[in-house]
Amino acid sequence: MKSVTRSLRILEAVARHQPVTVGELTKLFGLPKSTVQRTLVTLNEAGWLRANRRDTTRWEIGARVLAVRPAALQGSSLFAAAREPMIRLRDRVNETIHLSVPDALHSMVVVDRVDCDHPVRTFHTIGDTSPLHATATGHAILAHLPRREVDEFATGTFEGYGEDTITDAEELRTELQRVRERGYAVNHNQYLQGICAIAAPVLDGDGVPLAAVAVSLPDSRFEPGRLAELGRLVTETAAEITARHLR
Amino acid sequence: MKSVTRSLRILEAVARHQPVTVGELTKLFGLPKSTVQRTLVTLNEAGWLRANRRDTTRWEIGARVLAVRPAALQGSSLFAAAREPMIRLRDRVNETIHLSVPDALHSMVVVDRVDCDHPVRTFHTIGDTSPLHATATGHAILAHLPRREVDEFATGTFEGYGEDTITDAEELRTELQRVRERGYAVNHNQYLQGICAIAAPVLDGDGVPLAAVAVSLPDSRFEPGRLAELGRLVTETAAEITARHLR
DNA sequence: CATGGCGTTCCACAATACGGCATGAAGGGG
DNA sequence: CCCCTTCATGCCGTATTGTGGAACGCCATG
Repeated sequence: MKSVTRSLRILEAVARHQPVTVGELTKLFGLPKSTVQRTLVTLNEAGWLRANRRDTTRWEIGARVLAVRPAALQGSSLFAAAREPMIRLRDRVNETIHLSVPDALHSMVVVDRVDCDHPVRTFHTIGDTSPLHATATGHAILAHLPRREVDEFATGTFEGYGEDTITDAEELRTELQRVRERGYAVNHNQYLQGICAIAAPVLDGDGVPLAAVAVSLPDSRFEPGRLAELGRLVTETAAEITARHLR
Repeated sequence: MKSVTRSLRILEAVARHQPVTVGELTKLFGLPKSTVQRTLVTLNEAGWLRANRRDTTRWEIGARVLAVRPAALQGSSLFAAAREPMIRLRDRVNETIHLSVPDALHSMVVVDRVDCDHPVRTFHTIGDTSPLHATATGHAILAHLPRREVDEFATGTFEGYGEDTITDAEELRTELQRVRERGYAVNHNQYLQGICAIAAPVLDGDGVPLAAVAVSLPDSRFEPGRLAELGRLVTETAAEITARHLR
């Protein structure tokens, strides 16, 4: 279904570049103007796009999309349960806090964020994705997946993003064992350079990992001496979210 | 573009009923199974859907959609700015707090929510829509729109949802004048029966209304004597969000 | 007044999505 | 144990539907 795939790509492009004009999108995709235009009108009629208030030839995402939420966040549950513990954690450590959920395609997606007030801080937008095998949140999830699923995932080697990335399946498995023992996962420059994160999983009633909370901070502020305390706080926060979510 | 429109409808249906099977969707739409199936596969390939973890014949929304956010919430700005003041407001009044933004088609969409802990409380999910002319948040927005736009909107009569709904355009205009004078809007059973709300607008630098914060409570707990104080608190909260958002 | 860039509309063609049907797998009842 | 239903999924000829080049109208600029 070519037209559907293309429409969704265009929708995503509008989201990234909003408010955006027809012409900008045609340059972006190299498609005929009429094709892009027709797609935009269709998306608008369906209620997913709307014209910008100030410049009606620019398009932006309508609020309608908010009714379409990932299963992991359905109802209020997880999202609402996580918010206040995350804020409290931020107040304790004054670093950026993320909530991420696993998605298909071996990636984690940032679902919520609470900022710290340092002038220099890590930056991920809601919706950003990162690889399961090279992030603290990913490891926190993997560590609590059934053995079978991990084996399915961890075969051969993974993509590397720097010299610290774990690219070997066997190495990943031993790291996951450490994560289980400590209760939290740590990432030193495995994915993005200059960024560290400490993460712990949020589980459902059956022990299935639903999401992970992470403290994320620039390398420059990371002190090994703080690790144990940060780990403990993140783990407690994750446990509190789990408890609230089940209630 | 029939296939695009249909795919979006199916996507919305999946969001409402997830995790859902092909068969359930065919019943819902009265379409041939193969058509629905093909659509689901396409949406999945585009990364918008994924198979449920436990039952792989059930479909649910993938986390990809989170990267597609309404213009009103772009970046972190409004959404992040609103969160903490909303929580503080909830702590003060112990009632449910909503943040809503106007959408095309004369409706307000709930963008965020902070719950109170009363056993009986109002319930709106993120993404829920309600009519501009019959809600406190809608009035808060309309009251700060340029005269020209209000005139365009307020022509003839509006749909009524009960005996308290303002259905006359002229009557709405005088109500909006009162809202401007008081600084906040009040809704007594105008839309949903048994629910009251008090709302104030969040403005951008040019005075354009971007969103509205509301305290929402069941009729049974509403005391006229509290109104002035609730109104003041909501107005202060909206002003604080505005200030944080501009910063 | 000419020009270029823009968003928008039109239309004949052919690529593409449609949907009836067939298949295969899974569960339930006799 | 086998039949029978129910379900998800794959196939394929047909005609519906989306395609994209071209033309239009609008606006700002030289």
